[in-house]
Amino acid sequence: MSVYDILAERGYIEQCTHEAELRELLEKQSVTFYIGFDPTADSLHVGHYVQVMVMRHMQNAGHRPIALLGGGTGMVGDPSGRTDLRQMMTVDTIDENCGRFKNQLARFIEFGEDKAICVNNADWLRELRYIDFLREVGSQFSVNRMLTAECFKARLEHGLSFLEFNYMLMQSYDFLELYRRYNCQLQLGGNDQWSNIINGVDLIRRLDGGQAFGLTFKLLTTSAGQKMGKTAKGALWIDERKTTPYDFYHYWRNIDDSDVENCLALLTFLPMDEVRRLGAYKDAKINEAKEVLAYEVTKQVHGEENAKKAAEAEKALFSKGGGEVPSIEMERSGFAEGMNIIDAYLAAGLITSKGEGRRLMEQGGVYVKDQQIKDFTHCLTLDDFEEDKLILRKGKKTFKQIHLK
RNA sequence: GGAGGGGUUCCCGAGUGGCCAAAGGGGGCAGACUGUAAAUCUGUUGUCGACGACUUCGAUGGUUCGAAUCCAUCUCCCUCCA
Repeated sequence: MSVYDILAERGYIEQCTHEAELRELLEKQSVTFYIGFDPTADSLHVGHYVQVMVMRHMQNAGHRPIALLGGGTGMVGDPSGRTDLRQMMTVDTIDENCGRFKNQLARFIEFGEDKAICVNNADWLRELRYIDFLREVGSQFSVNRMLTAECFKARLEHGLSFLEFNYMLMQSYDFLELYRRYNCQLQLGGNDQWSNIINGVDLIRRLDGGQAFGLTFKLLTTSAGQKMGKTAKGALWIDERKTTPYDFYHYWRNIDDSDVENCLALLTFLPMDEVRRLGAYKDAKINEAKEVLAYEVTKQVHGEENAKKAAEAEKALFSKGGGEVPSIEMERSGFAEGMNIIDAYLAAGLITSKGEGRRLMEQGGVYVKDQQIKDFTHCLTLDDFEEDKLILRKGKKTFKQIHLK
């Protein structure tokens, strides 16, 4: 079974420039391909992770990945699919983010020698000379055609700066550069990258007469079409300092029924017949599939150790008892005289204001040791702690353990 | 450079002197129902020493008993003209 078929079967593929030719090429030889990551934040998130999964599938099949860090394109900002102007980032931030991306990618992709390459387009984009670039690359683009591109639609209504309008040229040029340097013949990306990709393919053909391919993948969305991986605190990050392994696990454990099969296919390496078997579960049984999903994805991202811990903590909580819950250290002295319960919730970070605490309590969402508390003046004392630990609960699913020091 | 329109709470968006801590929707949180799901329904959604007080409607000053609303200056954004 070729990689193309694997990717297709697992449901990654959305659009392809030349399906038959690409399929043949991938079967015949090792192909160098690239995926670009713009350093828009200080950590990758699950959206990027789908791309990483594809890279791994490709690498397993003997192809050579190039991870392209957007140290240059990040200075311009991709307007695709956005309705507002991206905030401009400083060069320092961009370089810092690139460094972090690189470290994270190295956890999933084996770099080195002929296996995989990591490059930064700052190396060539920042050096570009304006006139030269306009003459070589700019002349190949038709503004008329660019304006009709889907990716600018949203922006034409609200305004699009010339800076961002150029993004497409930058990315197309990247592809050309990689084609020339590494004989990179294929660019992969999320489906929102389609127009950026096909323009790169075109550019290679026009300037070098070369044959290049583009392939895009489904964006990770819920069955309702919403972007996935959004939590109240923002994106679902790969960096465990931004999203703890527990929260990460929790997200997948609580996912919508109808998204289970899709996520298993895209985010794990489980064989497809297994994926389909799990995805077919109905009613309460589908919870088993969600456990598998949460465990597998967490294992890939945070390691087996963390995945086990998260799974145990989750189980322990819902079947009563302790387990490993997000915890916080607090001074023993604070409780010596008793601490007001709302103050304690605030200190533990479960609420952001006392007003919120009051509402929470009025609506019956405050529990200490499984006892619902309805008294604003209730105090927690050292007697409430067992072995210096006490679990505060907010609603049904949010917990925080106080650890005395 | 000229003319016009606009910046309201987490987001979108009403409000054009007191009835405004500010409609409505989205999102969030909690409750009911469930399967730790979805959908649905209910409540809630500025802060605090809480039947009260304090701080919010781009910024700073001003008019007024009283300003998100009126005036001045500044600032940012958008549209059209050149």
